[in-house]
Amino acid sequence: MRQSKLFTKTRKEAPADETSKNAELLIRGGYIHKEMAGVYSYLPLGLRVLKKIENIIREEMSKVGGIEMKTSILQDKEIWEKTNRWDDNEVDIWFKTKLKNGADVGLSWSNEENFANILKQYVSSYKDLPLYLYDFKDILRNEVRSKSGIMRGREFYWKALYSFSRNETEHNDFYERMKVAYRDIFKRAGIGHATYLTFASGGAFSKYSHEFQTLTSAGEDTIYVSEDNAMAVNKEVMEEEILASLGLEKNKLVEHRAIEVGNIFTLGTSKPEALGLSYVDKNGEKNHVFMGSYGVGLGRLMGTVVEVLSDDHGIVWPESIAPFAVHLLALGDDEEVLKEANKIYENLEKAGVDVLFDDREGLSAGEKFSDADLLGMPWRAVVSVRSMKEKGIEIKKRTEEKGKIVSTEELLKILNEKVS
RNA sequence: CGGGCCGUAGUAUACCGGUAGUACAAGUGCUUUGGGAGCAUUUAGACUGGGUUCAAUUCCCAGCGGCCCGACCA
Repeated sequence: MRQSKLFTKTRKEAPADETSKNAELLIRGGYIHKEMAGVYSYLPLGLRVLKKIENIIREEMSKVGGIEMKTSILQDKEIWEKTNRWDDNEVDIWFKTKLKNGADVGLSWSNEENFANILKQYVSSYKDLPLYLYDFKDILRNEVRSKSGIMRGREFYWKALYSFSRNETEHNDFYERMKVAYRDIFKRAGIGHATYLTFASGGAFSKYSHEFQTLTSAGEDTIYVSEDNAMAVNKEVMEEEILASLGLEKNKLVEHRAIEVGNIFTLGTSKPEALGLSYVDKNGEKNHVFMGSYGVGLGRLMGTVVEVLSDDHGIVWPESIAPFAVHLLALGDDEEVLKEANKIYENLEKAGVDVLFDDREGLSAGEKFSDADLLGMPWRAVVSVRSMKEKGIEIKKRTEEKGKIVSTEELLKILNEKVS
């Protein structure tokens, strides 16, 4: 895409009402727009990142047998009353409203109830199970305090998968596979090195759960990391007997701040019992379905990547989720340079490369370089009088100081290797 | 939800009980073009409501909004 056609612009200064690094950089780069505290719109660049994250998650969910669907935002009060989660005293983050006829409806803050309720229509036999269903969805939560930019919003985009197994053994098997799938998601998103499987409390669902915690000072949680075991324990469950059961030694744990980028839960049979979701086994006996829940917030993941990987000059996107693979800059207004840059741009487009072409006129080299650093594409390709003298394109990795001159063919080879 | 800090233009600020000035940013034109260049020019502001007052952006009260700490957090 031509940058001159991109409607967003970069900003030199950070907005006054943001202090978190992720919001500052993403707003300065024109990735997101703040609507109000805890509510952000995703602009074209931001949406490209979100979509790439979405695709990584989709692929990983497919690998473990996940089936994608899309559930409604408006929630039926009756269903949530069955599990005692409609009452404001039980769940205080509901956004609630009324239909014209006066009926109460809620806006989705979670999904267990409606997934389980849908399944009642289609599951009756052991032959219908197991099922692993998920959706991507905007979730609304009336948080008393949103904070940290897109890390904790009142409206956010997430993926939730629910597993419906015939029994605990079958569930546990899937749960272990999801641990691997989640690890792969964070690895592919570029924060695998800083993300730890963390033993945590299970909230209202179960005694314990597993969180995927990424180390960052912007985090909300305190965890204790055991590098030897490549896992961690959340402060909330930091007790002697738990450490013993996990085989961890207290004196080898290191305290860190971290952000929960994913969370997996064993739910068990309580919701199916409340909602009447059961199946008949081989022996003709009725059993309740055994549930699990697996969530990832895509915006939070995006914000975490910014927090963890950015540097003093701006964002540093991993190739896997960068909005564009390469940022092509045309420097100066020399006609030959512009002609050459356009030609390269068209060739890259033709080759299917995601390229952002800074074809803006009247900007100094410094401005274009600074914008490229701020926007954070993995590769920068410069066409200028200088590069043309050397008969090539000057390419540089965002993470490296020095570039080199290559031909268009070589550039395509490098990018194709990365893109494919 | 408890606590703290804070609301003058996109940002940073100035003055002031007599209706607001500067810088940067942004727009336009020309010049420039390897790390946010120059000249000219334009646009843009007192969160809202009430009170006090001849007069409120300024003082008082309330509300709204923003950020942060804590609590909470499927």
